[in-house]
Amino acid sequence: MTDRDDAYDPQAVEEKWQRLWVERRTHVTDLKSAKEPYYNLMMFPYPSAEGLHVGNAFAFIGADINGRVQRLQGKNVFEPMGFDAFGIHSENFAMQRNTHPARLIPANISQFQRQLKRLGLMLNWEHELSTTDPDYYKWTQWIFLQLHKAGLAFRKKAAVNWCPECKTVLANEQVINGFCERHPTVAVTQKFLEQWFFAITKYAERLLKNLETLDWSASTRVAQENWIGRSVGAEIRFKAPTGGEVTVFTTRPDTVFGATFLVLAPEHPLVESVTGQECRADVNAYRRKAAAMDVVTRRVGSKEKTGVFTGGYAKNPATGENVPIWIADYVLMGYGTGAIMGVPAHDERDFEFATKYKLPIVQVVDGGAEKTELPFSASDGKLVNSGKFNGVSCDDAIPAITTWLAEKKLGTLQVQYKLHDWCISRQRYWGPPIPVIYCDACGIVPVPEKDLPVILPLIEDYRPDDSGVSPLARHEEWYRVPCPTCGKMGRRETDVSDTFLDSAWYFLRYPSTGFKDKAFDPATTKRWLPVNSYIGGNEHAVLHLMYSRFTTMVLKDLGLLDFEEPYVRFRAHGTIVKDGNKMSKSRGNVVIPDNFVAQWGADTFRMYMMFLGPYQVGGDFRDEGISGIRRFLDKLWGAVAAADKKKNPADFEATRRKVHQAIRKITADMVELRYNTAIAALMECLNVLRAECGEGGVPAELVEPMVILISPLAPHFAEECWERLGHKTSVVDATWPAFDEALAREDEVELVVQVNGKVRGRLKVARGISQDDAVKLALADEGVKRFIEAKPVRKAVYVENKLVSLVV
RNA sequence: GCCCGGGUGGUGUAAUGGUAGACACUGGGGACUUAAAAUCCCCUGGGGGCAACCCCGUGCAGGUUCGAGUCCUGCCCCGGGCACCA
Repeated sequence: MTDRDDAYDPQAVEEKWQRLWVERRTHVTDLKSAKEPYYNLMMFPYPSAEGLHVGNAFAFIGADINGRVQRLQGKNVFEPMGFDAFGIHSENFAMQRNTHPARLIPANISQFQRQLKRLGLMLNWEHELSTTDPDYYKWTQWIFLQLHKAGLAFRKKAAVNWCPECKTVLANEQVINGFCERHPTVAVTQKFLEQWFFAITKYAERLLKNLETLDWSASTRVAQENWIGRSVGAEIRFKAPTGGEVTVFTTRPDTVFGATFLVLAPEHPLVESVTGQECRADVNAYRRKAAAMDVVTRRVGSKEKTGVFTGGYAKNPATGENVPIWIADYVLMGYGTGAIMGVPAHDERDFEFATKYKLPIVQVVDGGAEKTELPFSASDGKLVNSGKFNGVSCDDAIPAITTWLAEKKLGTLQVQYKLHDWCISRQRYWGPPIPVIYCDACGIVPVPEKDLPVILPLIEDYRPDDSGVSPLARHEEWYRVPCPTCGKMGRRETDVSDTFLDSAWYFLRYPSTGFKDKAFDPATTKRWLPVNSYIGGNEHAVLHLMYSRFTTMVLKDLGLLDFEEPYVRFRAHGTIVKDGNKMSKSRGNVVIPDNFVAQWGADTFRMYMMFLGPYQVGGDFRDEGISGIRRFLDKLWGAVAAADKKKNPADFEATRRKVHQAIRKITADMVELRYNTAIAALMECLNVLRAECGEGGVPAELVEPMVILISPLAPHFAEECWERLGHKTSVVDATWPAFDEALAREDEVELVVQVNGKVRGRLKVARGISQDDAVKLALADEGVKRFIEAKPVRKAVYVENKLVSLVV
C-alpha cells in the first residue's frame, strides 16, 4: 500500500459516512427515552430559490458543532430542521416568475435539504416541518384562537403602505425613501384598514423584566430592551375652556411651567372638537396631506417640521394660562397619548417648531454656571419661572410636580413603552388564513377548533388588486361560509397571518411533529423544553425573538406550558463578508457553498468557515485561505495512518503535554463557541506531534483524543479516522477526552525580565520558583545587567511563571 | 442624533493588565524532481547594525500603572441596527 492509494479523499469519505449515518440512524434521538435531553435549535431558513448561501451555512455549521460537542459530552441531542416558507418573499418571487408559490416551494425545499445534508449536519429529519404544511398551520391557527380566547387578539384600524401602481399593500422594507421598491417614481401612500393585532404591549413589563434572567448574547438583550423602550413620566391633563381635555404624556413633568402650546397628532380623535370654525379648512387640508403620506416617510426624522393651528386652547394645569392647540405630524398617534405639551425651551423638536411658528418660549430650567443656551434639554439644572418649585433640581421636581398634579387630579404617574401591539394581518395570499368568520347576526365568530385547519385554497389568481382586500376575497366558494354559531351565511376573514406568527412557535412543534391531534404533546414538551441552546442571527434580535417569547408567555398563562421563556441560552452569530464587503445579489459577490464543498469537501469547508474569525463576530470569506485547512487535514490523516497502538505516550513527552493542553483549551473554547481558536489549538498540537515524531509512528493514544476533538468540526473525516484506528462504533458515541492537569503542565517556563518596563531578558526556569530566586537569576543575566549597571533596584514585581519587573 | 460592534503585519486574525503578531493565507529562498505539481525545510511588521543586539510599532491625543492592544477621559474612521418615541 503506497501513500498515494491511501491519500485522504474527502468525497469518498463523506459519501460513505453520510450513507452510514442514514442507515444506522445515527442522528435520530429517541425523544421518549432520552436521559439528558439537549434541544439544540438553529433558526429555520426561508427556502429561497437561490438556495442556501454561506451565511446560512455559517449559522448552521456553528450550531451543529455545538450540538455535536454536547453529544460527546453525554447529552441526548435533538437537532431538528424545518422551513419557513410562507410570506411575501415567496409570493413576490413566484409572481415575478409567473408561477405559483405552492409550486415553487417544494423544489426550493428539496434543494435546501440536499445542500444541508451535504454539509454533514447532525439533523434529525424525522421531525422536519414546513410552515406551509396544513398539519403545521392548523396549529398556527389554533394558536391564534387561543390568543383570541384569552382576549389578546383584537381588531383595530391601522395604516398600511399602499403602492397605487402595483395596487397592493407593501411591507415597510419595500418602501424606499417614500417610493415603491418596484416603481421608483411612484410615491407610496397610506391606507387605513381594519387589522388583527395581538396585545403584546400587555406583556411589555414582563418581557423586559425577564431579560435579566436569560443567558443571551448581550447585544441581543440590549436590542430587546431598546425595542421595548420603557420610559417613566407623567400623563398631564390640559382642560379646554370649551369643555373636554387634552391628555399629554411627558417624561419631563418638571418642565410643565414652560409648556406654551400643545400639539396633537393629525389623526388625534380630539382634533375635530377643538378645531375652531375659522381654522377648519386649514386643519382638514393638513390632515388630508398627512394621511396621504406613507407610513415610512412620515417617520423620517430629518425633514422640516410642519403644523397648523386648530384655533382651540387648553389650560396649562401649572400656570393656569391658556395655551394654543396645534396639530403637527411630528407627533405620532401611535405613542403615548398622541398628544404632547410643547416646551420649546427644553426640547429641541418643540424649539424648532416654536421658532418656526413664532410661539412663546419660556425658560423654566437653569442649567447652572455657564449661561444656559436654549434649547436646553438636559435635566441637570434647577427650576426657574415655576412658582413654588423654583430652585428645586429637575431630578427632585419630576416626582414633586407629578405628585402635585396628581393631588389636583390633573396628572398621574405613567410608564410608557415604545413597543407597539403586533399587527398580524396581511392583505396577501401566501399565508395561513386567519380563522375567523364574520356573521351579520353574531358578529366576529372564531372558527371552532374542530374545523381547523382553514385550508388556504389553491387559487391561480393570487395577485393582490387595487381593492386593498386580500385576494382570498375573490374566491367566492371559499369566502362564503355558514356561521358556526347560527348557521346563516357568513364571510371568512380574508387576511392571512404574519410569517412571524409561524415562527413564533415552531420550536414547540419540532419535538411533537408526530402528534396529529395536538400542537405539542405535554409529556414530550416537558422533557424537551425550553430550548437549551438557540443560535441565530441578530437580524432577528427584536421581532422574531420577542414574538416567540410573547407567545410562550401567553401559552404559559393559559396553562398550556409550564415555562415562560422559550430559549434558555441564545447566542447571536456574526456575519460573513466577502473581501471586506457585505455579500449581496447586487454586488454579485454572494458565495454559494456548493462549489467549495465539491472541490474541497464538506469537512474542509466547515472548518474553514469556522476558522474565518470568531463565530459571534463573523469573518471575511477569502477563497485562498481554505487550502490551509485541507493541508492540516491531510497531515492529521497521515498521523492517524502512522498511529501505533504499541507505542508509549510517556516516550513522547512534548506531544503528550501539548495534547493535554489542547484538550483543556479546546474544551473551554468549544462551549463558548470560540471555534477559530479551537482550530488553531488543534493545528498547534499537530505541529508539535509532527516535530517530535517525524515520519515515524505516533502513539495511537495521543492521536485518538485529537480525532474526537476534531469530530464536531470535521465529522466525516473523524468517523473515517476513528474507524481506521480500529473502532467499531461511531465517533459520535465516543467520550469527550478529559485532560490531566499534571500532564498539561510545563515543568520549565520562560520568565520575562523587564527593566523599567522594557523586556531585557528571557530566562528558562523551573516552574514555580520563588521571587527571591527569580530576581537573583534575573540580576545575574548578562542582558539584564547591562541595563541595571550599578543602579539600585528600587522595586521588583514578580508574577509567578511569567515575569520579573525591575525598577531602577 | 441614539444604541451595539470593530479599527493590530501584505491578508484573515490571536493575545485572564504581564514576551504583541499564536494559528493560517500570500510572498520569497532552498531541498526533492529531467521538469512541473504536490510535499518538506527556512525567512516573511518597519528601521539600524558584520554581529551580539538596539530603536520604533496595535486608528489619534492624553491619563492610570513597575508594565496598556487590553483599563479611564476626549476625539477620528468603518460596519450594523434604531430613529421626530415627547
